[in-house]
Amino acid sequence: MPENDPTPSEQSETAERFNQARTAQALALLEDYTEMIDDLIRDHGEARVTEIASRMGVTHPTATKAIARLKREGLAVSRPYRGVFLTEAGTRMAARVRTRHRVVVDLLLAVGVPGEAAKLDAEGIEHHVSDDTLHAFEAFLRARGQV
Amino acid sequence: MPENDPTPSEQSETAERFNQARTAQALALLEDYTEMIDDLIRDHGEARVTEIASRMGVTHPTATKAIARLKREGLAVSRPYRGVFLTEAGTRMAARVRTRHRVVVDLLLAVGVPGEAAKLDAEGIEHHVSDDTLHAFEAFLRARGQV
DNA sequence: GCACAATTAAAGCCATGGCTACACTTTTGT
DNA sequence: ACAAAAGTGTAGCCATGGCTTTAATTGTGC
Repeated sequence: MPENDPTPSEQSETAERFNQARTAQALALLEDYTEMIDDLIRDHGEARVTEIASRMGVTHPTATKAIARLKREGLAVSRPYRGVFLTEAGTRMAARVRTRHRVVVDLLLAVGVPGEAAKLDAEGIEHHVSDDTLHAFEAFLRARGQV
Repeated sequence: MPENDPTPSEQSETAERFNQARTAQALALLEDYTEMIDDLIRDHGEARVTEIASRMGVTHPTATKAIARLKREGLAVSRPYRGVFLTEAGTRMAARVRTRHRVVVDLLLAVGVPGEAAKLDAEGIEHHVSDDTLHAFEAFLRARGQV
């Protein structure tokens, strides 16, 4: 990742949009794993590599690599042959992701998306929902809920 | 991409969701480029590598690589130092993507997302909108439009 | 308490999608 | 007409995120 000004500020609006989408995508993996680890700790008191891999639909080495990245980013800690745990930052990310996921699914349902499709599509959509959009979704749901 | 049964069918529902999101992501690049090329041909009568790169916010070798992939997939054709053109399949993909993009932006606006955020987020969201979800969005917009 | 099963780690391969650097066309301006 | 500028192509680097294979550790059953 080059540190040198990748957004020369006189970049086309279109290019900016694509760049933002790419940035969001780079974060998606971290978000998914932190949420998954948080889920597992809630359910089983611990998060083991094998279980993480199985739920993410990848092989263990792939999960191990992802966890290494989480550790590098200060989101998780782990000791060899022991479980994985989230740091404070990781926990905060998990909470944020969990909320956003729920709101996205609820919004899809509210506008008439069938339950199955809502669950499937939310997994990809959520990573591209900005704070502004999230707040709009929440406002929409509140308004709807009160009708 | 291994051809061998990556979906053993007794895979957890969660894993399936993530796998689907990953598949959608792999298609996103092709979709973005075909739409961009289609746009450029409409606007300028041709799509040149430099212009594609500039609008996508990448360097021209990156665009060249993407175009090579489009050609491999039978979506585009090009001759050295000449423009890029879409095949029949590419044109069809572009049309589908364009429609979906518009519907996603309209839906975001309809539920109260600010214009700027709608444009930005739609770029990432659209690739994860399945046909079922798209149809639901269209139905919602039709119902709204008639109020 | 020890052998075997299950889990985890490590190493190394592949494709993708970014990038820079450099070479070669094509276009343009005088 | 030709030199300079713009555009395009090619090669090769890097990180990511998949994978398989092999090795090491942990935990269990007898």
